[in-house]
Amino acid sequence: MTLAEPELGVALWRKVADSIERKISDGSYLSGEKLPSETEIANTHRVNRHTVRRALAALAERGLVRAERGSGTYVESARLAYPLRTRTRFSEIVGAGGREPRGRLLTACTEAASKDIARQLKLKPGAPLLRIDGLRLADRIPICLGTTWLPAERFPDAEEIYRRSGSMTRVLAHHGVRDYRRAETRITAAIADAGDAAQLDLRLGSPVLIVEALDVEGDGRPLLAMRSRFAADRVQFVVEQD
Amino acid sequence: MTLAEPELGVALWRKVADSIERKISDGSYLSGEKLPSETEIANTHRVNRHTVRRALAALAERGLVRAERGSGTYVESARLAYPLRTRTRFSEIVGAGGREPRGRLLTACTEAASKDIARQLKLKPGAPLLRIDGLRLADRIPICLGTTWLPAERFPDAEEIYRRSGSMTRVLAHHGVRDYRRAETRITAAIADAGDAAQLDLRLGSPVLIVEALDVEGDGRPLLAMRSRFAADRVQFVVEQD
DNA sequence: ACTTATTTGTTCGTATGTATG
DNA sequence: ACATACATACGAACAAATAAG
Repeated sequence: MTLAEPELGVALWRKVADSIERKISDGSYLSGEKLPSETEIANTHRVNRHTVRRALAALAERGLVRAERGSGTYVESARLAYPLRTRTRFSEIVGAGGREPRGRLLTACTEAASKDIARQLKLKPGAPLLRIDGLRLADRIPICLGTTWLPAERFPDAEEIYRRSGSMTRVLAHHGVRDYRRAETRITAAIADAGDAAQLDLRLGSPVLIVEALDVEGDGRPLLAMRSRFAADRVQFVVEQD
Repeated sequence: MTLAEPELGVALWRKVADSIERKISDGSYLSGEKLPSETEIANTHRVNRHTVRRALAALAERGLVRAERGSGTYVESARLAYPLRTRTRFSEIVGAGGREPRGRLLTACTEAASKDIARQLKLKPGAPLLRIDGLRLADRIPICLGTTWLPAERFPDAEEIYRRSGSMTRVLAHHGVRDYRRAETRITAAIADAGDAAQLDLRLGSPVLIVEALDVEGDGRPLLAMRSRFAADRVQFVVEQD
């Protein structure tokens, strides 16, 4: 028997790394938790300790785990802490974590308001809306896929300005909105469909966090509605209550 | 060719129902959204409209959709709206939705504080903790699986009282805690593991919302830490910002 | 304060399969 | 065909930090 079997082209340490990563991303190993020792992992996977170390090194490189000599290897919260406050900007949150925020406009078009969105924005169903689909990234890693709906009549230049600046804040400012805030955020989760998986660079079957949010003006009038899908293993929403 | 093929024992309408249910639970059809018309569904699934009606009836029976004559069939928000406030009690939230809250104690034992929990509760690692695992249900439908950790020295009678009353509020009150509130809630999502799936009555691969929460006393001293896993297709967290 | 066991970090050595020229 | 370089994998030993008693 050869000690190093070809194994269909996939390196052994990569399999071990994938196995550990899966357990982290599906919550079997929670953030901060201590992993089994290198020898234990080696035994359960029936590989040499070196192979485990190679796998752990790869995960540590990506910031998923952190080794402490004499103590153990711990799961790092690779998840971006995403505070939900009344005034949260994606770019600020990502920037605060020392990462580089990016956004990519996918599509922008006008469409008629669905019953649901119309109710949220206090418009009549069928009212013209500007719909903007975008992808947001941190350090080139896709974080969320979002759709924003704006009343087309109130924000006639929205598409143009958003296309140029990539900033929703600037779109609103241009139309005279100085002060706006998050009124409500609703969160649930689902499984990534093929489209999500492709754009968020996820495996099929990965969990996504689904966020429905409504931003309003200072006086409470609805401004825009959002529906976003976050790669669940890359973010953790933080609700600070006070 | 026979129009009604046997299809390996699974009724055709059940397949259609499953397909629709999957789209609801994975977020392809969002809550409140209008489904395609019965004839459309019939065409895409290549079945008779009667078969679609049978499928929709089964889903309506379970409260997942609601048909409106002359308008369409809409996705019912089967998801329990779960507000995240400083003072939220599971029983109140469920009761407010006109459903009957229940709780089942799974295990209660003492264990040493992990590094992570110790840091949260501002204790030394290894400090004795009372650990309570419980299942919470609404109308006999499992909603979440939670673990609570309490400092054992501060709450010596906790196990006894929780076992009798099933109420965490009562445990705290007995030890002289009048005022406590939620300090922080962290939310992410993952895939249900075998244990989750069994206890929450989920299919394997279903998404779960993972909540880490910390409750503190009026003066900010940590009281208890919680880790819960919610069936994602049964709840939607609501963060009201003001 | 001390000992002991555990765990990660490091450095040897050996061997095999793959890609390159 | 052959030599070389490289990535992969296993084995053994020891150093250094930590945890537990």
